[in-house]
Amino acid sequence: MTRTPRERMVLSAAQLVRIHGVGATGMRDVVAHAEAPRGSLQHYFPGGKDQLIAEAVTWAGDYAARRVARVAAKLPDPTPGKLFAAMAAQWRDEFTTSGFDAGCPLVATVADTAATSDSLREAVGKAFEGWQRPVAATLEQLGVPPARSTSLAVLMLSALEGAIVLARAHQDVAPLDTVVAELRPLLDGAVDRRRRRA
Amino acid sequence: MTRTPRERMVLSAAQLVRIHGVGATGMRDVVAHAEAPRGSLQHYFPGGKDQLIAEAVTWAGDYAARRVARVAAKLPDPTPGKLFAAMAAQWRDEFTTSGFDAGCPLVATVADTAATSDSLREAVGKAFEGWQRPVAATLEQLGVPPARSTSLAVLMLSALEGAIVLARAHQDVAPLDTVVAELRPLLDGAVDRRRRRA
DNA sequence: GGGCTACCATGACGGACGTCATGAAGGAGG
DNA sequence: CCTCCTTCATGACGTCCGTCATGGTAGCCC
Repeated sequence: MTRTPRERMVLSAAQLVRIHGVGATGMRDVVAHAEAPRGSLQHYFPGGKDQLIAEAVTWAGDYAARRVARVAAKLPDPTPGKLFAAMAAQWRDEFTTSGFDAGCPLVATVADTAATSDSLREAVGKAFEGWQRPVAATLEQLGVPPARSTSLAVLMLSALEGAIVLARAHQDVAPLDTVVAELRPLLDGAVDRRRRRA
Repeated sequence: MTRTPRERMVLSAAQLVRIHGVGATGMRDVVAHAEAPRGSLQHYFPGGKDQLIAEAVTWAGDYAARRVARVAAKLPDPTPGKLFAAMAAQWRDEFTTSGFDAGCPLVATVADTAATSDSLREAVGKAFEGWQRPVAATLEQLGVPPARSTSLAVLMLSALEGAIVLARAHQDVAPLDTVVAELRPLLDGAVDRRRRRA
C-alpha cells in the first residue's frame, strides 16, 4: 500500500475535491494531506493545478469503472436492478459510516470548472464515459439489448449522481434508497429473456 | 422589471454560482454583475457571504418550484411523463441557446459547501424540498397514488440533476433526452386510472 | 433645524492563493 | 571525483479574497 508521493498527491487531490470542491482545494492542502513534499508539486505537475485536478478526475473515473466491474463480478444471481442497487449501496455505506462530507469528485469538478476550463471539463467527460462503459457492458451481459444498454447506463449514472446530491443536502440516504426502489423494476424489465446469458 | 439593488445582488449571486461555483464567486464579482454599489453589501447582508449565497439558494429553490407549477399548468393533456419531459426541456432549451456554462445552483452549492457550512447545506435541503413538493403535488393531480408521488418526485429530481451534470460534462444535451425517454413509461405507468382526475 | 435612519462610497487589513526562483541533497554513470 | 538528473526544500511575489472602519449623502420625523 506504500504509494509514491506522486500517487498520494493525486489521490489526496481527489479526496479533497470531493469534500471542498475544486475552488476551495488548495495545493498546499493537497501536499499536507498527502504528507508529500511541497517542492514536488512543480516537479511532478508542471502544468499546475489544472494538471493535478485533471489527473485526480481521471483517477476517480478509472476507480469508479473498476468498482463497477468488481461489484458486478461479486453479485450472485445478478440482474440490472441488483447491479444498480449494489452501486448505490456503496455510496449508502460510505455515507452511513463516514458521514456526508464527501461527494462525487466528478460532479464537483463539473460544477466548479465546466465554464472556465476546457481541459478539466473534457477530463470529466472522459471519466464519465469510462465509468458508463462497464455499466453498459454489464447490462448487456445480463441480457439487456445493446440498443438500450447505453441508455440505461446513462439513466443509472444520472439517477445515482442526483441522488447523491440530494442525500448530501438532506444528510439522509433516503434518496438513494428511493431511486433504487423505483428504478429496479424498470431495469430488470429491460432484459430480453431469449438472449440472457446464464 | 426594475428590481431593487438588493434583489439584483441575490439574483446575480445565483447566476454566478451556477457558472463558477460558490468558492470562485467573489462578492466583488456579484456587485459588479448586479451593477450595485459595493457599500450595500455589508448593509443588506451583514451575515456576509454565507447570507448572500443562502438567499440566492433559497431564491433558486423558489424559482424552480414556481417553474414546475407554471409548466404543469401550461401542459395540454398532461401526464407524469410529459411533466418530466417539460422540466427537462427547459434545461435543454437553455443549453442549446445559451451554452453549457451554467448549471444548477443547488448542485454547485452542495458540492462546494456541504461539508463546511451547515447553514448553506440546510438552505439547499429546504430548496430541494420546496422544489420537490410541487412536483409530487402535480403527480397526485395526474393520478399518481400519494404513496408513490414523493418517491417518483425524488426520482425525477435525481435523474434531472444527474443528467444536467452529464450534459455539461459532455457538452451535449443527449443525457437529458435519454433520461426522459427511459423514464417516461415508468412515470406514465404509475397513474392509478381509477383515481385520475380529468 | 436637529436628529435619526437608510443607503452608499472608499480605502485598508490580514490572510490565502497559485506560481516561480533558487538551491540543496542523493544516487547513477562516466 | 565530477557531473547529471531526479527529487525535495524554502522563501518570495503578485493577486485576489472576505471583512471591516470610517465617512458621506439623502430623506423623513419631531
